Amino acid sequence: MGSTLGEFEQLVLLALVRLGDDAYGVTVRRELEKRAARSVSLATVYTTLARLEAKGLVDTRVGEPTPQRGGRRKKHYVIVPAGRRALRDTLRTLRRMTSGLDAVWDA
Amino acid sequence: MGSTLGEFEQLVLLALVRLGDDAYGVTVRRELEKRAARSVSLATVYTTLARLEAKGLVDTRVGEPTPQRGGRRKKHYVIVPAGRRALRDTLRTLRRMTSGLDAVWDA
DNA sequence: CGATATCTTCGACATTGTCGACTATTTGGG
DNA sequence: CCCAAATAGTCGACAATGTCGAAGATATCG
Repeated sequence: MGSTLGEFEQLVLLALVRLGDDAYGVTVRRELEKRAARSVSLATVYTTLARLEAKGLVDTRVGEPTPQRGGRRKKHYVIVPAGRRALRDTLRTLRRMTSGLDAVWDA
Repeated sequence: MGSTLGEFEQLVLLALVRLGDDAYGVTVRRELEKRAARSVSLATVYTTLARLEAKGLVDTRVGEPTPQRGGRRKKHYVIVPAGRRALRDTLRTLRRMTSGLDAVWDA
């Protein structure tokens, strides 16, 4: 089974973990721009989110309309166990490969 | 200037750092199988190595024939400053995204 | 030389990464 | 009511990465 996560998929999954409940397209993108200093279009975020869902790593639920000034309903995303596992494995591999190489991220 | 490294590119670059001088196709693959518990074909490793070179992230030098039982010459790879920088940035982003999320890799 | 052991390169195809443009919902005003 | 404005998501495409199996290059030893 192919359980490796792409570079961007990892970041999106991590954003979901950080955001908890309030995770949907716009917030995920914002989190990525702030914390990861990476600017991406919303379309890019949605595409990856859709693929993660197709792979069964995240779940979605369409929210109720909010009292704000109009706008379509939000589609919330949450990481599921399988997703958390995939993320854990990926990060674990990275840690194993970097352990003892402080020279890499110095300066 | 797209400076993001793919998931596998990161692992290969890290393998190069770990291997130092003795880094070439076969050893890189071995390092990946051992430390990263990831099995890949040699062709896969070479393809990525070639692309990293094309992007100017690694340098190569063809070695002299070794006294072993025959075989073609090895092509050694070494990460260059630009590569180290790209790797550092990528890992830094990951760290920023994971900081404070110990729950992710527990259990 | 020729068989055999080592390595690297080719040609292809599947996954991911990235968008710009377009569609769907909602709500406040006129 | 109906529509402009505000939000949020979906489509269709194309570039970059991930992955091989098969083929091509060199060496060394009898």
